Amino acid sequence: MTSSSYHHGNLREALVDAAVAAARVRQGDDLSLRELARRIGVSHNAAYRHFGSRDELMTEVAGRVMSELSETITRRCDAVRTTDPVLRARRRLAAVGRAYVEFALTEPGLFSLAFSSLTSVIDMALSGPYQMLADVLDEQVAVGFLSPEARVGAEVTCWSAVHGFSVLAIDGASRGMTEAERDAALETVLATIDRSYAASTGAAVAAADLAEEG
Amino acid sequence: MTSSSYHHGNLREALVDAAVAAARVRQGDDLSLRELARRIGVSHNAAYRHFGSRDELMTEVAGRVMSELSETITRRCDAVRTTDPVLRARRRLAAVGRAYVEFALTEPGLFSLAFSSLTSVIDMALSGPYQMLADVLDEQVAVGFLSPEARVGAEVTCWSAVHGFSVLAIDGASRGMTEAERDAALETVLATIDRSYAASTGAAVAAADLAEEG
DNA sequence: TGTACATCAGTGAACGCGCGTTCACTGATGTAC
DNA sequence: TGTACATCAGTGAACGCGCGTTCACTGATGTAC
Repeated sequence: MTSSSYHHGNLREALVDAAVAAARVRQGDDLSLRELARRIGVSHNAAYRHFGSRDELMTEVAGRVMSELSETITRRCDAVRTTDPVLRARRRLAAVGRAYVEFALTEPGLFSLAFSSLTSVIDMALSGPYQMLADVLDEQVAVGFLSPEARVGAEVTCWSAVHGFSVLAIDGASRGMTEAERDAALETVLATIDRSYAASTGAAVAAADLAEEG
Repeated sequence: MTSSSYHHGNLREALVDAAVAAARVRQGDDLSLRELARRIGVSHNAAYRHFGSRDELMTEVAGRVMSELSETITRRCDAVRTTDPVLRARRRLAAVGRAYVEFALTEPGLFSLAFSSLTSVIDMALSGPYQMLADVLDEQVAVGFLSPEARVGAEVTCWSAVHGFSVLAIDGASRGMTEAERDAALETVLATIDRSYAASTGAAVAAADLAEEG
């Protein structure tokens, strides 16, 4: 926090922050180094003291967003208080899905940005949200809800479902839906998976089981 | 088909064709009017005799691609020859999913392009592939495999699953997977949905039921 | 404690790029008579 | 059948844009002595 106006002091952070802020507001249009510099009030080439190229900055931004997504999921997953182990495992999976979609829909700009960087997507596939999902699926097997056979490839199935749902909702394919309809559609997605996993072991399920906390 | 070199004769079509061809080859980079004109060997502003703007051309291109996707799905769906009505309805749904993903993965450039135009996405949501999907789901209800309750919102669920699978596969999140692994993952997605729908009415299913033709 | 100086983090100007779009034009086509 | 002329579909030059990146620079910082 220097008082000088010549040395910004924290430009690297400021650039990433500005990029996140800009992406939060307007989705799609890609951010330019020059625009970020303008927002911060610094010359348009100052960024090169901190990043080798525009891509390098964007990768860092994407990583930051992924962390945010990861936190959202963890928080929502941990918020499930159900004590019955089976019900708990089922609700935690639903919570992961809801958190993913919630993040995508409340922050479409950030969500798109995170998935526009290949590196970031791969990072995610190897850690963070993806690991969270895997853990919850393991839990479902451990409590005897999901069969070991059906567990194979379940990460991809679940991730595909919520990711596809998010992308379609953001891109407008689900246009004409009210928020309530969209929520209902998401619950259908989650219930479809839950019912399938229950069937993998023959577990009995009731329609209202997945409700936020019942 | 005039012999003149001054009048192209079919520039509108040629532009759309060139755009499709270019998108087929290289995904992501967006096509410019100037590049398309160069490919055709026409001056860079000639396009304005046929399209009001670049966007207008791109919308037409996206529409063309959607038709192609639609045809692929119809073909694969009609190729299901099973006579048993329940098995047939189940396999037709799986065929729709496979066709969708197959198109996305063999033509990632076209697939991305089609979904980059909002208009095109909405068009699709109202007709073509989406209608196909709805018909097959109705068929599943008609033969007593899918329950009317579970039918509600099923389009969105199925579409989310295959769309998400495609996007993740293209963007590289499923990197490190061989083609065989990817195919297996897709079959897991399809089997998960099938098992869920079976459970909605209590229908019995066997693991190999969805195989291409068994 | 005070000063010389290396280093770090900014600046402003410039380069070259490709783009979408507009303009006044011109060559070819085809229709009216 | 031949010719005048409107119309259509191309052309080439130009405009203005914002971009990423590089360059030689300069102001501020902090360390060695």
